[in-house]
Amino acid sequence: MSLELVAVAVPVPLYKTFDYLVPARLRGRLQPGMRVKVPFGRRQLVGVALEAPREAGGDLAQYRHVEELLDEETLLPREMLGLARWAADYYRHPPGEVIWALLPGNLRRGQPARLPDDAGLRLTRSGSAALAELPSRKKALRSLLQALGPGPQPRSALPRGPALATALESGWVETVPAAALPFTLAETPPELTPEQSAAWTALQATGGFDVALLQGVTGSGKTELYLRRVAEVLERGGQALVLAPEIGLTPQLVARLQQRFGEGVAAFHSGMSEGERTKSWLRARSGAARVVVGTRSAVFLPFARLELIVIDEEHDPSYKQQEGFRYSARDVAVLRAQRLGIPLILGSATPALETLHNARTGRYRRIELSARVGRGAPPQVRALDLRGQTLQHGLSAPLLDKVQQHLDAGGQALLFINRRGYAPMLLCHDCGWIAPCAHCDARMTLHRGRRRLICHHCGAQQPAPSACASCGGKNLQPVGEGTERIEDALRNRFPMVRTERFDSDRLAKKGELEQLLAGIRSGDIRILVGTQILAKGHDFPGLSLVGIVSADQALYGADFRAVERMGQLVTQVAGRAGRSAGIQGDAAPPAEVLLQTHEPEHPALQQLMRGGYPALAELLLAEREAAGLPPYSHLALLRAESMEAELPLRFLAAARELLAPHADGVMLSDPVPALMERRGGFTRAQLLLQSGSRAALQKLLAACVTRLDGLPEARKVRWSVDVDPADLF
DNA sequence: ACTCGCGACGAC
DNA sequence: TCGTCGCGAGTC
Repeated sequence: MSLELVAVAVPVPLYKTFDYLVPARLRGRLQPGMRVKVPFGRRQLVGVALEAPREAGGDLAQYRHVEELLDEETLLPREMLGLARWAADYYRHPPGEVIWALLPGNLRRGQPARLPDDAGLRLTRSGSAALAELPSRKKALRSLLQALGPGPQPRSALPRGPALATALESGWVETVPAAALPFTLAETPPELTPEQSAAWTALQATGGFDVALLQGVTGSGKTELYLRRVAEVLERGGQALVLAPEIGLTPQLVARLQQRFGEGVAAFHSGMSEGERTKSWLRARSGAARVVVGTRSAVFLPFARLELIVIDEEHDPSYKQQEGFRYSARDVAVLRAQRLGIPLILGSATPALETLHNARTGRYRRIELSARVGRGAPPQVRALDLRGQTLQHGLSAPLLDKVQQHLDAGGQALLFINRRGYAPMLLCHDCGWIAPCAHCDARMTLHRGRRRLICHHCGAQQPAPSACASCGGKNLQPVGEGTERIEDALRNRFPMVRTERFDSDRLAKKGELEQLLAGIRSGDIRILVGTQILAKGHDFPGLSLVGIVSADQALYGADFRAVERMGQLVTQVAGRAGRSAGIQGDAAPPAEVLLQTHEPEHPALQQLMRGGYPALAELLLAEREAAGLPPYSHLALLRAESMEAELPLRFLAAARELLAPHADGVMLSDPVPALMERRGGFTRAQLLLQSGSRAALQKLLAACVTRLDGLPEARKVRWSVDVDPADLF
């Protein structure tokens, strides 16, 4: 009898799979997508069979045997194996680690993939017979059986009690899996506005693979369209995936979906315990979860019948993983939808330039929603020229006056500054020393509330000094501003009203955000100071003034996406403001958005103020085209870091030599130090690969990346490839 | 990643 | 001379 070999992905950072002999006892049972226990060197590892076993010939001495089969049925369906293979290829990441990224922790460790699914109950034949003969005094039992007469029901819809136990014992009632339960809407959907109706018609006009960019300002009612699209899918027994950029935004979406669809809505994100995540994973796979709301990693859930993907706030940078396996959940989703032949909805008020470009070239359909449901148009952004102005803790007199005006008129004010802490620098006024981070090329940020200096790049901390470390002088001055400082300044200036800060420091505790949001809605909180946390998800109907403390940093930022991000953030924050005059009745001040800047003539700001984000995007796309940057070219970044200063550049120089002969149609930059060369004790450098053709870039990476491991210079550096990098730091 | 083996140096 | 520390190689 001939022998069989099977290719197994094992969780090691190696760019290949390993072949194992299939022992006779497992013949015919081992399928692709099942987990196996295999010997690996001196260790035992859990791996995943990637292909069906194949006949083996020739010398088999090098192979060892699969030790144990851990699954009785396929854990990762064919579709997932294909997706993993594509991702490993495209992102140049070891296949075993990619497969690992698809599995929750419990399953990686080889635990059984079983989930009791008895969510539903059904009347059996003997149950129907029993019902007819049941004496009428057995009330509870009768009503239970009667309730099940029309068809299977979820347990939760039925009365609990001894009657159920009796019915199950007697075989009158049996359990059915959740996926077998019929779908019903738990609430009546609201009427659509005329504009929503038009968008709805456009959204539906499709079958099979289709990417729709649903571009609508905050409050334009995108979510309702998502819900209706999901409903369609659920009605025909399919499953839907809804991605949100952050953990913080999932509970709202889950609640909204549960309200509409009742049971069968699951969440999946890293804020959940491992057990909960495994449960959602298995429910997606069994079909028990009809809709899953999740963050980035949910794009790899093994749905049984996925028929729709929705990506909310598709422009958000958190969809790109910045560590290890650096995938973009948005791009993976597009590919997955394509392979499955299903529709994908990308929703955003401020789409990424890549997405806008795809819409322009016709790859995506663009569907616009411009009006805000029940609210006025979003206010226009106006510049507040800072030149010549005296600043108090970064705030100009005209801006403070505006805050006063809006408070007087009964409005609320939001001050946006995307920097935590009190001040980004602590300067000695006597000798010029600035408190540095010992591990990074960066300054420590002063957190006055905690009386500490904290490095925002590596997390290093120390107590805030009372004297200069260099000259011993006591004249230490905070320079620049963060949320804490703005909060302080506003509290001092407006002591009679409640001012609250919204950033990750202030909101570390669970439930705190909800409390503060309630305070905003009740009107108790009048001034909000915060970071981008305020830009996402929440609506503040009483908010009439938005002040952007500064956007200038982005204008001179070294990263080519800085201005795009600034435009998105400013637009998103601005969208929080402006109720319609009608809604809350009283004399609410008309909404205003003011942006403090030292360069009001900057073309990017001009565009943003004149035509909003769409106009800015036009300008930026033209700039990108002229500069040959994405989306008009494709990038990959080879990064290297090491504790020893010279090694990263030395490695990249060797890497460049190796790449250069194969670089057909790909431009290789010189190896250069990273923008922040030292970070967390590591010295970092990078090499940029750029090409007009994605295929050419892929071909080069495919030819070379695995061979980089073999370079002697690779020994002592940590290196990685970042395909489609989100930023160049 | 992990684990092993090999050669370098050090108190006994 | 027996230890462990640092590296290079190999993992079906």
